[in-house]
Amino acid sequence: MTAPPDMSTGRLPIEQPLDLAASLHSGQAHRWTRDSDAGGDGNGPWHWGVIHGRLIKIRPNGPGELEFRASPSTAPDEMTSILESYFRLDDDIQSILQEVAGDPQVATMVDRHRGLRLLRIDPWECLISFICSANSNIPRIHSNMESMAGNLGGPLSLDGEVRYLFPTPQRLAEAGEGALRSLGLGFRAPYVAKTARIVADGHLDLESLRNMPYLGAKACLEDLPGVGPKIADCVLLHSLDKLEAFPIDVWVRRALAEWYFPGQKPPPNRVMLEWALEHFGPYAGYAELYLFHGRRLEKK
DNA sequence: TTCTGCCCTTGGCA
DNA sequence: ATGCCAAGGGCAG
Repeated sequence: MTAPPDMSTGRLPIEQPLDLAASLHSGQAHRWTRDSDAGGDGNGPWHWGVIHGRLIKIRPNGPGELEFRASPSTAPDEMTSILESYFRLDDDIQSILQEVAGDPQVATMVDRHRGLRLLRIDPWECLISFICSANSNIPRIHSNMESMAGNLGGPLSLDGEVRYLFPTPQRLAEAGEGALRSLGLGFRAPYVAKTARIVADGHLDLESLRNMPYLGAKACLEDLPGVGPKIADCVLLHSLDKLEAFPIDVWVRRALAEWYFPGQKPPPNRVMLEWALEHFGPYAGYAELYLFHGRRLEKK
């Protein structure tokens, strides 16, 4: 006889707009997959991910509720609070949307993608995923993340599916540049290995950045190999509650140049960032989420 | 200070 | 199929 599975199930009432598919597959997080079949009951497919050390699958259950299954099991209300944190249901989303919708471009995109939510990702996993994003593309980033997990993280199972924990800083540091190159990281391998060593040795406490001001936390991140202004902003926005962080990648740069600097030579990124913070305000990162991740969703 | 070329490979697309 | 090239930056010079 097999032992009973160690798992939790539950439902989470949602009183805010939350589009699971848009939020989980918009390029913020890099470890979510979704079932190819929609289940046939009108609730949409299950989305599978690993958060807070657990393999979880989640889907809408009607308009105002999420349904989830997770393993290993949690205390009765723990998974609820994990999900509320992950989807940032503690944000005052109405106030934030009202604020950023002061810009007409943003207002249009908020209107079209109201259920798109910023995620609160684990800082370590977030940091490595965005170091891997340099001069890369989303399918490849996903592949890199799954390769690291599958080779260096521990297994988790749920409903017959097996996924893997994202490796700890110690594990990635021990693996080293060579192993990471063999996993397909290319020139990013030494960045990941060195950053892992720094974090594993306790020279940077990522969680402590959550309580620091935006610029100070950004400076700490930029000290890491493979982390410049753009990737620092990604980590700050998507994992460390710095809602004013505004990552400027090539696509954001092109669009901002076209929309807000027509017929001009666009300013260098450092100046463009200052402009964005001034123009979009304290929730600039939320503005970017709707402008650009929403735009990507429309192209697919 | 600002700007250029290079870095590993993989996907995406003629 | 095959070849080309851009790809969600960072870094050194």
